[in-house]
Amino acid sequence: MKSEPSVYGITDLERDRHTLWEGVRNYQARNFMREMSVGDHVLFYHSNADVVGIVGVARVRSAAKADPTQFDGRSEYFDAAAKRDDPRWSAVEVEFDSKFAVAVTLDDLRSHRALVSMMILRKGNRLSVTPVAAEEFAVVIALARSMSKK
DNA sequence: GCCAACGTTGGC
DNA sequence: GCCAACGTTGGC
Repeated sequence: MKSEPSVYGITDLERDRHTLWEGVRNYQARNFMREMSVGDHVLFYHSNADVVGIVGVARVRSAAKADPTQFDGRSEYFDAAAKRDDPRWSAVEVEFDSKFAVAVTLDDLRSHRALVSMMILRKGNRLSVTPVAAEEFAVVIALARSMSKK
């Protein structure tokens, strides 16, 4: 899951312990959230940042539910077309798991063959929520551990 | 249904 | 700030 650290970064999640991942307004990203299960691991990615890359791990705390901001006229995520009895947008709750001692940067990710098919590395990908294969997740965790030892 | 115009994302 | 690569909108 992507977020800009100036908006909501891994340290914000560490402080809050958990948060509702609201504001996703892309159907594909929404659908990926709807497929998530409680307990699923999440790689937390900083975009538009000084250091772009994966900075820690979170976990899914609740399955997808209606994103309340779609009904909130004062929210920047308000959607006049969303109906209470048929919500258009969903959000999962996410809880903090851990913060990497050293970020696994975009360059790091691109330099590993085992990760070439990661959606986040594909050209033109802009989705803020993308699935990660279990093997890819394991590689990223191993990378983070090996880097923190140097 | 097509597609141009427009807005957004996000790496650099 | 630039710009490629999208997704969305709306006229036709």
